[in-house]
Amino acid sequence: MLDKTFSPSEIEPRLYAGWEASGAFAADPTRAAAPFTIMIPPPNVTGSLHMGHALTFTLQDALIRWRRMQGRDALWQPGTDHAGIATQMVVERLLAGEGVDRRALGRKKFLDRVWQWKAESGGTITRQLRRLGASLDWPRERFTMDDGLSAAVREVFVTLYRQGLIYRDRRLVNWDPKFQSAISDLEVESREIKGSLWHIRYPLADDPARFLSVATTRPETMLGDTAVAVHPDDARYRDLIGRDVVLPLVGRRIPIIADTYSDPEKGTGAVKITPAHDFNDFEVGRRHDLPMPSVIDREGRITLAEIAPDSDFVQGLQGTDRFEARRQIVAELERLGLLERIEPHIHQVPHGDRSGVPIEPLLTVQWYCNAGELAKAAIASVEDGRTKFVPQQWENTFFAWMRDIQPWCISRQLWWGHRIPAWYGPDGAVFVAHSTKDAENEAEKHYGKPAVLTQDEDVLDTWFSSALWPFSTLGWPQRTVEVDRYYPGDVLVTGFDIIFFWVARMMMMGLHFMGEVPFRHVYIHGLVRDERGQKMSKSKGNVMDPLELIDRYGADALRFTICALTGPGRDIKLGPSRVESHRSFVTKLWNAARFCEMNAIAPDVSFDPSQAKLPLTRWILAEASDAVSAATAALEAYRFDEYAAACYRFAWHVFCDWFLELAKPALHEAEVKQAAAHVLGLILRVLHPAMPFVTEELWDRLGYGAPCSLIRAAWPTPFVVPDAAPARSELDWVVRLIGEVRTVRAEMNVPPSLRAPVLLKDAAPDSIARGRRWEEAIARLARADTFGPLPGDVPQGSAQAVLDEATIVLPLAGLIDLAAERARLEKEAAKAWREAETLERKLANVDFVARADPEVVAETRDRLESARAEVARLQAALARIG
RNA sequence: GGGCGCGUAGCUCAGUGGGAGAGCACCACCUUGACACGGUGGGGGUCACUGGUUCAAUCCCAGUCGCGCCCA
Repeated sequence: MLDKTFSPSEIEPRLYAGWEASGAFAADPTRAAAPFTIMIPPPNVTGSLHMGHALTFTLQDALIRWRRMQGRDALWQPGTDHAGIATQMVVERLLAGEGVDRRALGRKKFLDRVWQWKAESGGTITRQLRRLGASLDWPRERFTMDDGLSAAVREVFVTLYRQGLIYRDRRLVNWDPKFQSAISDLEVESREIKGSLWHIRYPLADDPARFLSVATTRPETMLGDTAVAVHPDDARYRDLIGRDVVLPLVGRRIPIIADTYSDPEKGTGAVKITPAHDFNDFEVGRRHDLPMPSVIDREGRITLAEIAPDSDFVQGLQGTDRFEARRQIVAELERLGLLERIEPHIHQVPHGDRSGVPIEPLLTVQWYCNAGELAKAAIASVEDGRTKFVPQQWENTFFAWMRDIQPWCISRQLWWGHRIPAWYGPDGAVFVAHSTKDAENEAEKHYGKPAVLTQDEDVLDTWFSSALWPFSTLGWPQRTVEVDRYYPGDVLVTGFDIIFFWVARMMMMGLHFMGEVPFRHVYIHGLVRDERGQKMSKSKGNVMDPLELIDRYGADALRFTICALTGPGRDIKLGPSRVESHRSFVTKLWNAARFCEMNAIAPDVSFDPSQAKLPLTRWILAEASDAVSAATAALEAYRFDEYAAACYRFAWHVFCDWFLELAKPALHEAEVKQAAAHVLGLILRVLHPAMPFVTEELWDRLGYGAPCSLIRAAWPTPFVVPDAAPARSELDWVVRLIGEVRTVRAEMNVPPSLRAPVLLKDAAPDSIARGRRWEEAIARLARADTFGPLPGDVPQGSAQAVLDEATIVLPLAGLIDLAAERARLEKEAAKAWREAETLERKLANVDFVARADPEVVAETRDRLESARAEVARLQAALARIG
């Protein structure tokens, strides 16, 4: 016997363990079934489960459970990525707590510590995913730093290098002075900063009395200025182009050049050019072949090595932090009378998204990947539909970014990550190879004798290895059965903020190395926000913990809520109250099953829906078949909201509200019990992807299958029910009759405890016969003591309502307020009248009749006819009241 | 500045070229033998605004306003 209340925390761990132990999550490449593959975008190994994970993994789990039930050989590949910067930060912080610096420890020992940390703490998120019910194939769990995945990284690096698609280059990178590493453009976010625009006078070399004013937000970079640019069409400065100014403080002569980069509207229209510390200036410098001295070092301090100034002031800046240098330079300019003015200025300053410090563009030598070349195939694959975005509009974002993709800087000045497989000879010659040994062999061939090589100190961007995930996890570069079978994957599920990261990179690498797209669909969901639509953040204090929600409401409630709220292309607003309200549905399902159990409704495999005889069972079976169609269609279209709504509507408002209520007196009939059990079984199966725990528990407890077997049960398909149409028509009539009576009684404030006859006036014999068949239900659900045709005239003091051709009469003399009843009927009549009037006007329009679809015109005529009939019956009812 | 999206009941959101919907919240009644995390009924919306196309616009088109996000 089921408990009176459902306790998620008691069943969830047991069921999850049961599924996992029985191998229910495992893909099986030996099966004949068609595979269905979902590659997760691997979460960060340092991460813990947040609401965004709860969203994306719930949707993925729903898809994978659904397809698994459809008989597909489902592979849901788990794992994490090594998150170079984040992980290194975590371990460095641990070390700092012990008073140890990573550099003092040395690379080897530091990496040992990272692995130790990973062994102890790196499994947090994978443990938490189990709480959510995620049915990942755990024995296949991979980590981007595993031997196999590392081999894939080396293979890809070496191959791309030999193809000329990976190369070294000296250009500007986003340098994070805190991490002292290059970072990706995508790891840079611009923050609005209240700063100043300093207007500085640069004296002309050949006319020191004359100044050219430049406006800058970063005066400290002036040490590295190599030109001042003005717009070629700017009349103010035309005569200055080609002449020189003397760089204040430094004393270097630099040219005034004409370049359209300079905006006459901004600042003074003259802009200082520091090619080594600004991306735009770098481009200008390239166009004009300017020198590019660096004046800021890797730690964000002034360095004078490349400019050799003779000024004492400038020499005193050596080693000064960039912001302190700014202060000193401004003060010195002011002292020299070269500071024309200071204007308050709000501007966008790039910051490292993890370090939080302003990024310093630096000229360094890094490894680059020719993303522009690799992007071509990825763009083409979306253009020709081999990969489809859902919703489709995200294609635009993808295209916009991919068509303008910049060379991808793949080296990072970190220790934790895949060490770049490049070795340098004594003369700096580069040998890129799979191993030290291979590199040494190549070097020997190159030099004609063995040479001492040193490996590149840097590691690869984490995304470089994540990009290979869809095939490296399957064993590539070895040709495993998994590679053949599970690539390409079916769908990648992720948020729009990830399109540039995983989606783009997985597509580039997948197409290049596998010759096929890594996934056929990219389903893009929104972000989880709080109940008021605010982005969740620690500083706002509105962060919700999915595990806490699971503790309070159960994993099923959280998962169903997520499904119900996940519409296409929308962020989802989630909060405890939303989960709480959806929990009611879990409870409802539990109670409905409990009711079935109490009435000995048990699954009967011999039951064949196509042999159903009774209208009630034919009707509920036909409705159930429709619900199965709707749920399946919704999942096929990634409409998780419609899927949830279809299940909810059918289970609650059809099965519980009407079928079980109508079935109560008929529960002694075998067919009714069989149909009830059959339909409950359909509900459990259809809901399993959204609420796996409660459905599995009920499935097992009610005897639908062995323990933990629902996860493997077959997904239902729509089926044909004999004579469904008349059954629907009959039950529809009964439902409307009961509804009408309930409405009238409630509006007339008739106490439910008081029973009254339900009589039909002017009813067709068929209607009376129908009512007779449902007399018990009408009595119970419409609080009637008798049902039948109205004998004679309508008694004084009756309430009335119209049902098709008939008028329902409730003799309630003395119990109802006649004035209220008159008002109610008048309101009804007025409504019907307005409806009839609208339709009449429409039909009076010759253009409408002539040009509209004939079906629409016919339908309008029908509607007018029934509206008029209703008006007539309501008026007759009013007349009877007098 | 460029791009994308959104604006429908108090809230969250579906929706469609031809009758304005759901869930929650609200109000009233009901301790009916699965369920008060329940049952029954009800009120509530010039579908942001302005034009246009159309026999017909909440839906299509253009513009305006407001909000959000991405890119520069």
